[in-house]
Amino acid sequence: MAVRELSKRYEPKEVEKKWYDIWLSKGYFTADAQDEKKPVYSLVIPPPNVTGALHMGHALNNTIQDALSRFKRMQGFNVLWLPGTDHAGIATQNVVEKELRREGKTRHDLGREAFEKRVWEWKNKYGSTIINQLKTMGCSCDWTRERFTMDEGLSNAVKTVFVTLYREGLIYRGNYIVNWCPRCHTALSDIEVEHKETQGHFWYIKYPVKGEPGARITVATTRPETMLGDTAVAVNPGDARWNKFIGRTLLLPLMNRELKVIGDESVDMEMGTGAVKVTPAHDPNDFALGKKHNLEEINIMDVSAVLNENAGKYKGKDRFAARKEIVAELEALGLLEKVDELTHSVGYCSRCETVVEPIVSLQWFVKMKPLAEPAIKAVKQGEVRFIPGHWEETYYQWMENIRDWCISRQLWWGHRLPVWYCKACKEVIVDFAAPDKCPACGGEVEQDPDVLDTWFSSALWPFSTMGWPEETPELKKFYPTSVLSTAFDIIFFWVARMLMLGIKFRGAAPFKDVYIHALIRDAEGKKMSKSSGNVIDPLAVLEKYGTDALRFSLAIQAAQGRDITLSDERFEGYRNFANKLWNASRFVLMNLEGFDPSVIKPEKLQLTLADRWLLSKFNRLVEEVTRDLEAYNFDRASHALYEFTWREFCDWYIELAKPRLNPKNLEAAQSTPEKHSARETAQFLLSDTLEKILRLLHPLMPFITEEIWQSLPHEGESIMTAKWPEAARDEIKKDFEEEMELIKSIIASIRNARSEGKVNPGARVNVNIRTQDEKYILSIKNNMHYITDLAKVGTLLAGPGAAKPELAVTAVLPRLEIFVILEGLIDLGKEKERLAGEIEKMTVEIAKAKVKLSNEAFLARAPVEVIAGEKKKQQEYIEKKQKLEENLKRIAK
RNA sequence: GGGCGCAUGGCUCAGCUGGUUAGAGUGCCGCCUUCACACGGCGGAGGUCAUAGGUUCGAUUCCUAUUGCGCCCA
Repeated sequence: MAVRELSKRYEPKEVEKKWYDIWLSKGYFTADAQDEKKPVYSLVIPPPNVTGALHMGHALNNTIQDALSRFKRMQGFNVLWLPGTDHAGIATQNVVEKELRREGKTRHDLGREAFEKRVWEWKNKYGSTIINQLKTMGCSCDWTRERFTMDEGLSNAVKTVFVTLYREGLIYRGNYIVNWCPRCHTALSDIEVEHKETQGHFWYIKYPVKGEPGARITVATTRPETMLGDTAVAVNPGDARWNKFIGRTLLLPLMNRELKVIGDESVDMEMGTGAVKVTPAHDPNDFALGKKHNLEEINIMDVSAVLNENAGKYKGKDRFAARKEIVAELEALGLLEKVDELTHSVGYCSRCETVVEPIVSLQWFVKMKPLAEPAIKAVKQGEVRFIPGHWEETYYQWMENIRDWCISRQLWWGHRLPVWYCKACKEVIVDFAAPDKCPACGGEVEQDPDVLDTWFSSALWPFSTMGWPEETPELKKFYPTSVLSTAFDIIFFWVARMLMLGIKFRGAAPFKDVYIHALIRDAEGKKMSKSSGNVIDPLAVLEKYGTDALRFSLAIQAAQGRDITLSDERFEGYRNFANKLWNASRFVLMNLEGFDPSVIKPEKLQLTLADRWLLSKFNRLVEEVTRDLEAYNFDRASHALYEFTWREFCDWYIELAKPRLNPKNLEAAQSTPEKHSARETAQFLLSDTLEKILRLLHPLMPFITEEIWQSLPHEGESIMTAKWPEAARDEIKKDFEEEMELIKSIIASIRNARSEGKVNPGARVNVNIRTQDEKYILSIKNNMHYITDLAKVGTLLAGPGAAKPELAVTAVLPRLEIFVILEGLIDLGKEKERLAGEIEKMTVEIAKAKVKLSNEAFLARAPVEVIAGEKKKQQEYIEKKQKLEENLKRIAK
């Protein structure tokens, strides 16, 4: 094997782009829809907004998806990870409008068609930003199948769904109260409104009773300007204070309009004065009340929430300016009874943070109940499962209380509704293609100007991206997908809707597992957001520490049901891990001089205890990592790999193997026809184990693993296409592990004694180990060189008669005593103190065990193994304490 | 108001179906530039597992309440 020198430090930048380009050019990311043999694993990316830039949430979610994709590919699955972007109606329109504003124009100056063209130009120019960032992250998406929600195929799917649902009566048009954003100039769905506790006021306003001078009903409101649209005052019929007014007429101040007092059970007597103003056109509760009592709806605002002609003299004023004036005027008229401070919930547009205004408007809706029922059932019956499972509760809670979905948006960027109206007879035509003329009267038709909620097309993503409504090979092969990985905040927006429409149009839920990943926070545990300025940019991290370090940092923290906190130190820690792996590999490569893996026959290896221990531990690792990745326990998989690589492989195994690699060690180099040499054996174990570690790490750290793997003896052209290691169960041997643990603890004890005794790290010390245990004596003799090498021991004596030297630091392990002979260097006072401390610890443990073992109930009810274990433990403690005491006494003399 | 989650060494977190001398990373202290790595090695200190009850032979782990923090829905 020709030795290739690696640099002293791992330099991610040189490596990452190189391998990504190679993987791409080899077509490793591309799924095969024609394949007949391999099992299938598929997932669709949650399409990022086309205006988006990679943030930590994306980084985490795509690390997870990439890890799953690579893992499954290595396991031999035909993997489709389908990528793409979302047209993000409001967000994208906002971006382009902003651009126009800089040019001193509005979209209206351009007109609809030119504006749409302009957005497409923007998309073509900047829309691949986030896609390129995903590539930088190493994402192994099938880019040959990349989709965009406004693509022709996906638009066709949108139309098909709309027309079908309309014809089945599941989409309807109606005049209802909706959430209106006065800045975006569009209706929003209920879940696009964010409710925030906001400091406000409760104004108490007196409404005079008509024909009864001096008589008043006081109502309380947080939005006094809406009084201009009041068409009634409601009281609870059971309210003795007010029920006598039911049926009477009030005079609405400022407008001098007559209002009826109505009685309704729904009025909360505890709230405010118990009498409420009713504004059917501007409040959802009042809207319902208005329908019930047949009240007039007076819309007092225009699309910008500026008051209109129905607001009398306030026409042309902004809603908040009008609020101030109205309050001032009421006060001047003596109609303002009082003002309370009040913290209440106010709805904001989730896109632009403007206070949302409820208004009555003609919009399109999807009837949800019939779609929700089968989607609830799919989860209840286990066809779909949420991971972690508690999210199912959240899902049910929303689904069981679901309300109709307002899907029309007054935007220009998005899927235009496939709806036309006859200009002459007002006929409504819903169809796949534009009709030439009205089918009813032959009149001219025009298309509805509205577009659909962006989430409408996202809801079809798992099948629209695969070519639906065509029956494509992709759909047949890859639908339903295996898993959806996403954040909890879009369970309602996206996951639930995909489930409903997937079941409706494909007859099967679009995925089997929904993995809900953690939320990313900063080091203080605050949610990362642009406004609080605590955002850590994944691109900066990846630049500074390398992509693999970023990915590993995220994966090792991705424990289920817990948020992730990020800080520079963490990235640094895992960057160091990458470097450790690099240097261990460097060491292995430097020692493969003359090694020919092709001649190695497993039965000819001269396996030592250390080798067998490594094999046993490694195979446990394979089992654990495989199990953890299958179960979405990315943190555990990462942790196990980190610990094994650093603690077992680097700290112990490499050190244990060194003597056999040393060229001066002629004995190690000797081989026979029957046996490989000790050096060859060590070389094989080092390179073979490392090669397999790299494969296990590859889904999490794709770049560094490929780079090293290519230098090591390996089969195949890329680690990406290498096989996932399988655990050799027969190599997992508890005996070897325990024996090695004995040797390790002896070494640790000697090191500790040296350190306590302030022995010069370079100096050799002599050690006596006293034990009666024949097995131990044999093991120590067989593995003597491990102890002498790793603990820098000169002469090591072991046996039942090993002397207890006067000047020695003592360590007591179960059934053996270790004496590190320090010849006059020993600080007796300190050693006494140390022994006394150890004795104290044992006393406490023995007492604990005694309490348990003298408890009749424990002996009667605990399982026998537990009792036996407890007895054995106590016995060991007692022995250890005894020996410690003997040694203390000896020094104390 | 309804629902969900969290509370373990200075900091960040593991600890899955109850029995461990309660672990790790980072930080801290001591020693070491030894021929893979100072982005390192070796050794060490540091926790009554939020509080109060309960279930149990046995609770960091299960249940209830309280306190504190976070989130979602109305």
